[in-house]
Amino acid sequence: MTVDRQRRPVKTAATSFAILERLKEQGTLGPTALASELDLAKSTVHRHLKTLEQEGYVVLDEDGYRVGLRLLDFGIHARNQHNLYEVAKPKVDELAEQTGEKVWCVTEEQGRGYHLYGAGGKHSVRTPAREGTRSYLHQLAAGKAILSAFSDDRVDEIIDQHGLPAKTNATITERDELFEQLATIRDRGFALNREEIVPKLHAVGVPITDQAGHPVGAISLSGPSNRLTDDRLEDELANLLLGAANEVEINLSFS
Amino acid sequence: MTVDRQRRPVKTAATSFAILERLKEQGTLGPTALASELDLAKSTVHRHLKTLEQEGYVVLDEDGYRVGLRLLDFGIHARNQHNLYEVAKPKVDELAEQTGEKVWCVTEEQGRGYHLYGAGGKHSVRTPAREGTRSYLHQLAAGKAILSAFSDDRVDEIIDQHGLPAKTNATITERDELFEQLATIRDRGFALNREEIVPKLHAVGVPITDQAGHPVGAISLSGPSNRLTDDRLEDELANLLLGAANEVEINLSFS
DNA sequence: AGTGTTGTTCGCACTATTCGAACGCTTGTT
DNA sequence: AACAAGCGTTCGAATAGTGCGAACAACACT
Repeated sequence: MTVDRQRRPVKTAATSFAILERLKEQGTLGPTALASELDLAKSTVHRHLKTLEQEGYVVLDEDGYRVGLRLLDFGIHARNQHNLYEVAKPKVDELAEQTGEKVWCVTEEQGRGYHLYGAGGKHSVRTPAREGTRSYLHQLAAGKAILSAFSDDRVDEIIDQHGLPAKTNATITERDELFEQLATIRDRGFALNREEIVPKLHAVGVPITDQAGHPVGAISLSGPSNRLTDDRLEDELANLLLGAANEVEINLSFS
Repeated sequence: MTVDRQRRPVKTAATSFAILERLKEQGTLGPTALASELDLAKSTVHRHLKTLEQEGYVVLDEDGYRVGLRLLDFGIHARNQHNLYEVAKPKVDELAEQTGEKVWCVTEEQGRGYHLYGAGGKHSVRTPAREGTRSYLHQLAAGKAILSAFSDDRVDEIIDQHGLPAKTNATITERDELFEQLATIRDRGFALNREEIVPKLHAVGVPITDQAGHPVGAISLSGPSNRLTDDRLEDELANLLLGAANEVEINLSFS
């Protein structure tokens, strides 16, 4: 479960991926810019880029190198491995249509949350999340819902490994505080998020578990705090999501 | 444009990607199985896997290692770089709904075709193509449509680099034959595919170009040969796609 | 024309990777 | 119950491969 720090990592592979990561963050870059950002000789970066280009992992256009579509193949494959994606997708679409807000399906890998699929209703807001986005579980409504379905030991492991970094001043940063919230979530069945990741953004999340009760993911609904008041979240919307999650769980058990 | 073979590739990075590629193809594997397939020492493979695991590019579960969701982030990013995706998506959905068949949006990188987005209508057939799939352009209706919008020199370059490998016995394998077809495609505005990639599968494809006339991709519609007769393809469906492509081109020019 | 970029190639020193052997561990067999 | 065979994992040693830096060519902008 826990990924322990290894003694002898393959540094060369790590730098190739560091280059890809930078290209993803910054868009299109040249060897010189990359070299100075990564503290490498530009000849080294150049050699890596050419190797990556050969296989289509990066592409060279007139402005420089960018991430290539070859990686889409890997990403889609990784997503299809989780059959939560296929099962939850129609429900997410339905919820987005029905409520008009942004709805996400999130899953967990190695103690981090990944946004599998999202659908935006009529007046859904723009958030930094996109498909594929990796987040800290304690910063998400869906993430806290997932954590609530884990054992306390597993939650401790995850905190030990990733910490509780803050995003806004409402983010949970204390272990005790998190466990308190998880207790309420287990009790009520849903998690709330009030500006803990983006100011003025509220959300509800409910866990999706397998027959053994282990979490396979969560679905969440988010929107502006003025529209998503505590009353609406705890009553109307939480129940809506709980019903949807239940359906997804049933469908998951036959796939 | 053309990716020329480099003298000194970064071998270590290449093996890391070879491992990922194998994991994608075979699903879940252990170090021993991977080592024998790639002709490497299992200790070497193990070290690569642990490095990849550390960053979330692969994940270890009870059956072995699999491709991790971290790569979804890269893939989605690569797709979003092509604004064809965002613009063509609603049109593809609409065509799928309207015709009931499978509709794809395809783009080109380094002389290969990538399936950006696909939507299946009511009675659409299952094909090997998924989102992210990389194909040879000459094997696809959409691919031939893209080639028809390139200059002859560029098409020659692409053939030199990737060849004309066959998939079925109807696949185009001769340079002259391809150029003949491209002439007709340029003339009529659409490309046909009759069992050239999958037996009993027919398709139509039309190119999408920018203001300068350079191809940015194509959309295609495919289905079983008995339903997609030559008459229907050349008349009804080709016109439908041409209209859609035209709309996409206009929307692209304002994005 | 000249100066400052950038992307690219190549030889050399040395770091980092590869291999193989050996370890503990589980699975299945006699 | 004991043993064998398979797996994943760790570690040292040899050498193969990487990273650096200097030098070159191709542009762009004075």
